[in-house]
Amino acid sequence: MLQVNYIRENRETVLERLKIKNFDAKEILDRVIELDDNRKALQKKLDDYKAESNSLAKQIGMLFKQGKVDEANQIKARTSELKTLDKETKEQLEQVKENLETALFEIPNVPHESVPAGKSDEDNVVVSEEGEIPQLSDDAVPHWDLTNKYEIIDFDLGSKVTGAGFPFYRGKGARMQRALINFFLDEAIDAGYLEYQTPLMVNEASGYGTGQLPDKEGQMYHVTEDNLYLIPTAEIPVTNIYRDVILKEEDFPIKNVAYSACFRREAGSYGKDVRGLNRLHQFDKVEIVQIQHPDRSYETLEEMKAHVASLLRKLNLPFRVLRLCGGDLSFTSALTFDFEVYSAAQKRWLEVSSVSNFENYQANRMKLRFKGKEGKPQLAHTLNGSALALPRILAALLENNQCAEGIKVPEVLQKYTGFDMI
RNA sequence: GGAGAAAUGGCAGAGUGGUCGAAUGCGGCGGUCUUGAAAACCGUUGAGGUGAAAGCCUCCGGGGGUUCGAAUCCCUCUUUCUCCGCCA
Repeated sequence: MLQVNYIRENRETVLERLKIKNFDAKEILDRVIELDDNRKALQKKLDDYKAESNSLAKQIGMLFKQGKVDEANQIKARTSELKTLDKETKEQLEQVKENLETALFEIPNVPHESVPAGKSDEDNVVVSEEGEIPQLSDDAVPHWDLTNKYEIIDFDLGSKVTGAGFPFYRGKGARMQRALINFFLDEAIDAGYLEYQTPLMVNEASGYGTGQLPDKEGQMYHVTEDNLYLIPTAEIPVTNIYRDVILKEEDFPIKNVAYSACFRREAGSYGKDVRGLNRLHQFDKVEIVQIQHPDRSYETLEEMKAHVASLLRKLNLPFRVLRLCGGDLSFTSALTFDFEVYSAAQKRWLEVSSVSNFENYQANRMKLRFKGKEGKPQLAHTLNGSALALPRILAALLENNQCAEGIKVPEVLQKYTGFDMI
């Protein structure tokens, strides 16, 4: 969330920039400032009551020691009065703080100045495109036919055992999954990332920490019995490692990578978007996360983009990079680049990675700070990106590499698969 | 799942219901000494709110209570450890 003082000092800028996200913040910003004024006043009142109580309590202690019981008892009358006032004020203060926090949770992150205006994904700006779009023969088929033909993914079996969007991978299909995961992890480790294996469920505090809660409540599987959420991305556990942590400046940059299964309810999705591997309820992803000094987070964003691009190049997939417009930018992000690969049989671009800088928006929620040699702790910047999400990569690999003899496995994966052809 | 013990500052570890944001040691930082370093010695060293500042206020796992006053007493939750049971 945004910091109240930042909102106070930059009200106009925040207002203007949030328009890029198509968010009319006028009313809520005013409400936040008013609630914060209220908070300060109540806090002051409460502190004064407490100061008086504290000093009276000391006096009473002294008087008892001196045996002046009557005098002590006289003062007690005032302290019991203060106690009531204290309690009332405290309750009011807590209510105001809660309202303030709720209001702050409703304000999305301020987009970076380079974010273009726009309403939907159609307004995203293509910033680069590379790789050759394969010319497939006329009998080329989409991946869901290929997976059937070669019996490497069973969608129907998934529906039977669990439900739509939970496929079974089998034989060379399962092997491909493992190969991709290991390839992505090894590449990240080579690039200096530290590998983590994390819990696949997180508690409510973690959900709030990275901002999935309360914004995306309905998109996560919720284990109500224990009030845990299945992670929609490893970003949540990996970033929340640093919740309530004060880092040292020399700890930067922190570079973590994690493979995890990801779970998404995808309520409201339909049609060709969900066909085959295009959208699943459970999928695999290797996620990179960096925690960085505020002065260097945009350099880091570039570095992460370069890492993702290098993976796609090595897999020999044609891809393009988009700068997300305000309307498509996520709630918590300041700047996001999407990577899309071309899926030649479906003849469409598929999103395979999203690389974002959250600046201090997540850090403020998580109280993720760092301390230099001098001065107060300040908020760090958090970034993350998929490197990469598996299903659509697999879809593109299958479609683009199909030929009469089968499906060619990219060279970089062969040492992981142990075969060069499906 | 059952029984017991514990939770204090970066770490270790004291703490009597009042003067405890908290002894002491280690670590960190600054200094003296030294050509430099080590050792020794001296000083300093948590976070947050408010305020121009001085100051005031909050925080000893979380929440609640008793009391004029709680790190200290009571309740509750969470976590950790030990023992028993069950189990991949």
